[in-house]
Amino acid sequence: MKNIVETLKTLKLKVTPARIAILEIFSISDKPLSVEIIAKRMKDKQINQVTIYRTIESLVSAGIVGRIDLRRDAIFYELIDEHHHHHIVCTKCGLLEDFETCQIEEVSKNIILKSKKFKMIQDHSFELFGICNSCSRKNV
Amino acid sequence: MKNIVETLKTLKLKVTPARIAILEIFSISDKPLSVEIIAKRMKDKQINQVTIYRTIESLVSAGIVGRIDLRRDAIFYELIDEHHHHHIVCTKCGLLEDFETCQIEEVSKNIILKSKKFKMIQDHSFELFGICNSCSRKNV
DNA sequence: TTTCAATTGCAAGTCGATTGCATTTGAGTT
DNA sequence: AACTCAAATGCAATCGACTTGCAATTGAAA
Ligand SMILES: [Mn+2]
Ligand SMILES: [Mn+2]
Ligand SMILES: [Zn+2]
Ligand SMILES: [Zn+2]
Repeated sequence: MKNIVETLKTLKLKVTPARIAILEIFSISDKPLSVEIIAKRMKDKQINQVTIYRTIESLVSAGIVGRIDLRRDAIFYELIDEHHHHHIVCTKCGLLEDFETCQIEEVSKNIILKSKKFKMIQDHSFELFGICNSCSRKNV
Repeated sequence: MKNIVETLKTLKLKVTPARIAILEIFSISDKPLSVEIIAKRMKDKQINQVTIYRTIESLVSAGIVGRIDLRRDAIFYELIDEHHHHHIVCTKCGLLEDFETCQIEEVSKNIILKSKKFKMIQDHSFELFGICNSCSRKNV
């Protein structure tokens, strides 16, 4: 994410303290974040939790933030990366790793060809779940 | 699903009215169901909603029911089919279509080879989201 | 039929997320 | 630089999917 203010202007979103703060937190992190985590990372800023929810919603609608179900206790969000990717999640401890090969182009092309009900796919979820090496060692 | 009672016995799960009723509803349906939908389909049975939650949990743990996030208002569940498959969901109306090509074998093999944190993948989510033909026609 | 862990129903609780409303503010207009 | 107003914000209340505690019931093994 180059310049946050410029990005917001390009998207025709008002440049507000909440949007700047949240986009800053996202751009520093290389991992998906929950609302709870974002709230904790607001140092001095002090932004209402409802505002965080609403701000994230606006960023998701604008198409620069993605929503991910990692099968944990809350929804996670991350900046939509130039490198399209997904995640492997440890179902014990939540450890994350990215992966980039999802072959969505071929798969969705194929599916659209066969489908009678859909002509267009906008989005997809694809996450892998397993036990990480560290957790595997723990319960032998 | 062949015989429900036999299935439960094989899984060493007690044969209870709730399990039978819920497995019956699942086996009749070709679509994922939410707890709310399942509750509505209980004709005369009258089973407490908490019991439905707990029963589904036991079936998920037993490995015969799968949990799916279709980005709707609740979690959906379906019998784990002999034909591994996923879904395309209309983000407007919720219309569903199945697809079977997900190439999980190749993809996960590749990922495990590269990964330093994971040696094993247990499960995956993969759902496609779009607008169905019917909804596309509606808002031109 | 005796036994007991598993299951169930009911009520209450949890908690992430949403909503209503009055106030403030970003940013375009004069 | 002041004016204007839709959008954004904070606070409190609320929603609603889901969970939990507990006493009563029941499936199934002995
Ligand atoms: Mn990521
Ligand atoms: Mn299905
Ligand atoms: Zn992908
Ligand atoms: Zn698959």
